[in-house]
Amino acid sequence: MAWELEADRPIYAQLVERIQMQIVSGYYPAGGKLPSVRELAAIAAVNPNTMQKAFAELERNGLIVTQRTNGRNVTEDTELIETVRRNLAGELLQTFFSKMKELGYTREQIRELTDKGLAQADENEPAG
Amino acid sequence: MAWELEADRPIYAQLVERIQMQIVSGYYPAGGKLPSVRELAAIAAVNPNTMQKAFAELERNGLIVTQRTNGRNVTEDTELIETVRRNLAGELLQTFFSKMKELGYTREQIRELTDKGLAQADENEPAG
DNA sequence: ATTATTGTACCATGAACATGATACAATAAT
DNA sequence: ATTATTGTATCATGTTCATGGTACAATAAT
Repeated sequence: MAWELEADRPIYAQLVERIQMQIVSGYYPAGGKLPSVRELAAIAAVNPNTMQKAFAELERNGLIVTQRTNGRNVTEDTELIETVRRNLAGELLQTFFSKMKELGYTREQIRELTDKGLAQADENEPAG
Repeated sequence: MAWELEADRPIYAQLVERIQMQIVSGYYPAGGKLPSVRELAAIAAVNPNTMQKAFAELERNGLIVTQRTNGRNVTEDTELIETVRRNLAGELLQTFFSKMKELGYTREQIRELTDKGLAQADENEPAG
């Protein structure tokens, strides 16, 4: 199934974020094999060149490792993965707070809204 | 002072978001006059053509009104502004939750992190 | 040995974006 | 009346991005 990609920013950047997300969330486990460039490009419905560019970027931050003629694997450095995961969560939190404050919401209002949002999630999946 | 713009997505889109933010947050009050295309382009340190493109988009959603030879004003429709504000906040909240869940965080963990984040804000500005 | 798969490197093309420059009509300011 | 300001339109140029196509070396699979 083709991945959902937004039109207002570079595809390769979105691929980087998505694959990164799949790695830190465990969809692609540490040390596990990744689909080939052509394969994943076909899955995502993008050009292999674009996927190649995304992979190249993911390699620079160490999340994936390349074996010249035998594909790519997720790094075995679980600590690195966990660090990236925490960093991403921290950025999400900071961005969320700062933008809400830009919108003029006070801390109390932010707390109300998040509580309400989490409560709604409880209604949908009460077992958690 | 030149605005901080990210390199990985269209400038005009960032201008739209920023001006939109300034309107709903009250920096540019309802009915108030906006800087001219050239003026605001100079402030943001972008090309007038780019700023013009941003304004054109803001006009399509009704937030600003154009007087052919007398500049632009923020809409006087405070209800529209408030609606946009709430929608933006709602999107921020949804995006935050869904991405945190993608990262593998449970509702309880999200609650912990947000509480901790809000508490830290309390330390920095305890009076609120 | 042969074949298939892998990452990788090009090149050409077209689209979107950003800038710089110029120009024009309408009208506010003088 | 004259000038300055406004939004707006247009053109050329350069960059980035995405696609499609082709090709090559290394090596895993057969």
